[in-house]
Amino acid sequence: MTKLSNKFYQREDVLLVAQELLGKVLVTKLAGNETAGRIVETEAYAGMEDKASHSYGGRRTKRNEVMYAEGGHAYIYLCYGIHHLFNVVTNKNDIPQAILIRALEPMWGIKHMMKRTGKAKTDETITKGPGNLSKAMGLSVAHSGFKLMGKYIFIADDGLVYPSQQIVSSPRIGVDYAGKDAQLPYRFFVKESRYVSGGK
DNA sequence: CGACCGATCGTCT
DNA sequence: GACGATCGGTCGA
Repeated sequence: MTKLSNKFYQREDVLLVAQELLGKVLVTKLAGNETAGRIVETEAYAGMEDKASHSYGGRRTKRNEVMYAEGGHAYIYLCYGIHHLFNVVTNKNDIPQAILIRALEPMWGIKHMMKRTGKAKTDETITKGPGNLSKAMGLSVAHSGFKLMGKYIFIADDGLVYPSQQIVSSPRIGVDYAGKDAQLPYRFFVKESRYVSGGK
């Protein structure tokens, strides 16, 4: 397993990076507990031009400030007052693009995931959906701005590559307010994974 | 199964 | 004062 480098995240094509993140392994080592899961669903948010993105029109606040940093940082924010959503910042400095990680297949540390989520059984809901996976991985807004190649949070490549016919795209979930941009096929997922959220 | 709804709070108007 | 890049429960068919 090799950690993805800055180069991986800082490329200019956020759609390409979102597709290539499928199959990679997200690892957290937080409060001494190590957990990992394989990424099976992502959504690209294409920056200032993208009405669904927090950085649409160059909007820049304390909350989304890290989107403007160089690729390779975590952007985590609170949604609906309850859920912490984990994003990967991409592209160069001052180009505010990010990729929302929407689903994982658990790989190890499942005991810790169950403890964090309070779930009694290990069905797929433990890491299905962006709010659920953040909880299982121990991620919260306290970790927004963390580097993705540090020792606490990173993404690694273990060599697995999904065949291209296994990778599908669709419009993004829950962005109806974005008008025409809500139709863009910026969501990518692994067709047959039972951990994928939302519709096919 | 699908539709609906409440929880809960930081951010922006 | 309104509204989410959500989730899980409930209700009815």
